[in-house]
Parts: sequence; structure tokens; C-alpha cells
Amino acid sequence: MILRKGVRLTKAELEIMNAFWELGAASVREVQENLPARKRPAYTTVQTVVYRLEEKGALRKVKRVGNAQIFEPAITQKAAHRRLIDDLIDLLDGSTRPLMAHLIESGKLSLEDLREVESRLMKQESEPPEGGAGASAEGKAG
Amino acid sequence: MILRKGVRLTKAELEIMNAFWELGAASVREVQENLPARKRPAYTTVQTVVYRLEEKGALRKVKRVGNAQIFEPAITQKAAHRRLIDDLIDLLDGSTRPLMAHLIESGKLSLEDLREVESRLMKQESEPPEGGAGASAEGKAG
DNA sequence: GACACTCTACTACAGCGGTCGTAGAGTGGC
DNA sequence: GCCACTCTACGACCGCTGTAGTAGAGTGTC
Repeated sequence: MILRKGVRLTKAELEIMNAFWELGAASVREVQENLPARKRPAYTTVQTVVYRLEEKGALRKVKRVGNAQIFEPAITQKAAHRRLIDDLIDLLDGSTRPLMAHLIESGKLSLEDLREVESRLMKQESEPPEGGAGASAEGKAG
Repeated sequence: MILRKGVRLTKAELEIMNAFWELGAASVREVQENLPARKRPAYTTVQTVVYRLEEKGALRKVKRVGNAQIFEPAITQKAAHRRLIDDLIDLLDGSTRPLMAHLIESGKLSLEDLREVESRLMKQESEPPEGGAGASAEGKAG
């Protein structure tokens, strides 16, 4: 158990990762061109972030095409989101109450959402998970 | 309308703010001594963070006692939490789905929580908010 | 084999955040 | 009025992030 924290991604990194999760495996060039024009940084900016993501273990090199390196995600979007959410809950002292309360007040959560979630929860309670962690494609390769 | 974004607080800043929210008005010294021993940084570290919080508008000076400055929160804990949550949702592309899904899977959300939230939601729907923003004690004093 | 083009590798830099030290000003006690 | 103590004011440093430029290596085409 213990740490297995995964990778913490910043907003810009997440932007890049989103492209990879969409494209699968891709070159820096492809990713850069896939970014929405409004927030499309210079090629080398994307390149730098991609390299840092590789160092962090969020991307991995898979092959070369011409002289271009092709990368693919080494973590799932879900895992990345999990990390973000866990960090947030940590900041909120581990309580989900303020979170839920805010979601409701801001109208970001509808009754429908709730109902769906609720039914999932009930299903889960009758059929609890095994380990607790639920690792899948986390990437623990050093 | 428009921005009204409030203040973005980091983990360390939040730690300090927690002390202020607990203590009300306090000096740097009081805050530092109130921090749990494990994560109690040097006095000047707390001081620096407090000053930065004042610049950000999260704290304000209220008086002096001896030669010590007394600060108090200029934003509510709720507002700070709101900001954190909004930022997260933004990172999740505005969708609360992954958030809810994760909360359930991680067991951080119980059926009880859900039920409570649900009843609040229903109450709200029959009695919608007035302005939309719902500002309270946000602190817009220059 | 030379050229144009692309990609990599490296470097740079500014801003923020976390951390702290030091010098000097202010204050209270005697 | 002097001293010890406390607090402020300021500066410093490092790591991370966002952003980008430049030099040079690699590649495909003639």
C-alpha cells in the first residue's frame, strides 16, 4: 500500500495529456496541432511539457517515425483525475461535505446526477470492491 | 458579474488560513504556535505567508497589540473552498461526473451523505436562489 | 553527397510558492 | 534612559511551471 500517489499534473500538463488521451500515441507536432487554437503554445513549449511529462512518468516513448519521437500516455485519464480529486479532498481536510455542498449550491449537480450516483452506490454496497485501491494501468515502471 | 474569482490559495496558505478561521483575529506568533507541531514552519515562514495572504486579500490587518500586527480573515473558509472546487471542476472540463464517480469508488461518499445532499437539493429546487452569485462576506474592500 | 526541412536537446528566464535568515525598529520593564 | 525581547521589513534561495529560442543532429529527396 502506502504511497502509490501517481502523478500530479498541472493545468498545462493536463491540457497536453488530454490531447494524448484523445489521440492515443502521437508526436509533439501532432499534439501541438491538436490543441485548440486559442491556447496553442509554441511548438517548443509543448515539447518541453511533453518531456517533463515523460520524466514524471505520465508519458512514455513508444517508437520513432522518421526522426520524430512518438509518445503515448502511461497513465489513464481516470488516474490523473483521481489524483486531482484526492488532492482537493486533502485540502478540504478529507471531508467531502463542503465539496458536495458547493456542487449543489452552484447548480453543478442535478437531482438526476444524484440519482444516478445513488443507484451506483447501492449497487456497490451490495457488491463491495476487493482491494480498495483498484489499480489498473497506473504505471509503476521505474 | 464577470470575474468575481476570489483568491486562489495553496496548501500552505490554506494551512495558515485554517488557523485564522479557527482563531478569528490573531498575530503571526499565535498562528504559528497554533499550527500542528508536525508541520510547523519557522516563524518567518509563517510571517511571509501571512504577508502574501494579506497582499492577496485573504487576510487584513485589524489592529496592533504591542508592536504586533493582528490579522483576521478577509474571506470565508467557504469562499476559499469554493474557489478550490471551481478550479478542480475547471480542470475536469467542467464536468462533475468524474468527480462523483471517483468519490463513490473511493468510498468517500456514503449513501447517507447522498441522501442528505439530495434532500437539500430538492429544497433548493422548490426555492431557488435570488441573484445567482450569492455573495456574502467575500471581501471587496480595497 | 548536398540541401532543405524537421525534430531533438539544451538553455533560458520570469513568476510563484515554500522556506528561512538578518537587520533594525518598536515596546515594556526596571 | 537602557536593555532585552519581540516583531516587522526585506532579502534570499531553490524548485516547479509556463513559455520559448537556438544549435545541431537526423532524414528524405535529388
